[in-house]
Amino acid sequence: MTRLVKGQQNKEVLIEREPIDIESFKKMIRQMGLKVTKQRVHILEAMSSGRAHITAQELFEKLNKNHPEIGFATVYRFLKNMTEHSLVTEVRMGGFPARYELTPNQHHDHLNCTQCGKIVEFENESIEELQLAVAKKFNFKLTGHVLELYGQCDQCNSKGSDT
Amino acid sequence: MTRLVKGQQNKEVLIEREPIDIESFKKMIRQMGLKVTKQRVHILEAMSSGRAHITAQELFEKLNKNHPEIGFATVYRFLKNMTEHSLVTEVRMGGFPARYELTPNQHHDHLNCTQCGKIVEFENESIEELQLAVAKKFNFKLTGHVLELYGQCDQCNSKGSDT
DNA sequence: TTCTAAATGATAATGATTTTCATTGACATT
DNA sequence: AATGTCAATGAAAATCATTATCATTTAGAA
Ligand SMILES: [Mn+2]
Ligand SMILES: [Mn+2]
Ligand SMILES: [Zn+2]
Ligand SMILES: [Zn+2]
Repeated sequence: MTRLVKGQQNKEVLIEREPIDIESFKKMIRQMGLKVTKQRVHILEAMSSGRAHITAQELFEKLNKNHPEIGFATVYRFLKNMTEHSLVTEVRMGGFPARYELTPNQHHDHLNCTQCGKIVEFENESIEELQLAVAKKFNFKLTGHVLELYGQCDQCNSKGSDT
Repeated sequence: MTRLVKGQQNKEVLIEREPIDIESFKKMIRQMGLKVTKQRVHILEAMSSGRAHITAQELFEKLNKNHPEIGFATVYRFLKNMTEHSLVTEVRMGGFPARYELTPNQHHDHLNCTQCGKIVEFENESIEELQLAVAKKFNFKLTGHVLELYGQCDQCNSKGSDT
């Protein structure tokens, strides 16, 4: 069933990203060995503007306004394609629906406010190195990691507690 | 619906845990402000032997052998209770079903083999400190974190690649 | 032992994501 | 530009993990 929900408008603190034009989008799609369809281009356009970390559902709703002909199966399918090709990064916070972002050049991890949903991207080379050291210690070949920090942002802290 | 699946029997490298007796289990349940029922004690018994990181489904199947009267709603419910009281820790690996473990005294994170499912528990004080530093830098009050490392264990590496 | 709220288990419901399948469309080739 | 073919699409159903409902049972206080 298709459910339309008002998504909350949360702030993000992002690392720098370079803007991408439509031609680049088409190039990306071809690089994946897929056909260039208007829905795929629209999905990439939608992902490159607005909230960087978006759920499949939110993305579908956003697209739905200007392109009601795009089905959410297509959104899910293409997100999966792009994730497999590392053009999109899937971010999972606890048991919540996955959020997706166009993979930026610079690797980063996330700091999340559990109160208001604010997402801060950060990069810490020392942590990355220590992770490698841990893997090495246990004779693992490290292929990936998930580092998510949870807490309260300063706004939420100052605004008192609860609810 | 109740589905019975053969769970794979994967190895784990665990930090030390002290054994817990039935009386302690009952104490734990009372501490949560809950009634001591045989199903709850059985669930705790099942969790304290065998694979430390177990899914709700696996736990249900394990219990089902000797205690077919326990419903899986009870398993889920009690796992949730215990998670809320921090007696159990929920571990989420990617989009897979959550795994649960009796919370040990020592905090730790996980190193997972994506090939065979081996789980290694580790603890790295430096990483913990750096996480605090990151949170501080962005004026967050850190309340929790998820750190999961993914890779191939040495056995899987030596056994060649693929499938 | 009695009483009552909490706990249980069978089952239905939910929410996210995936699959199915009939139809459409991209694009390589005439 | 017209054709053919296989990938892509969208609507809908299916799946999977998890949670809620509700009639019945039971722990444990009185
Ligand atoms: Mn990000
Ligand atoms: Mn563990
Ligand atoms: Zn906040
Ligand atoms: Zn392995």
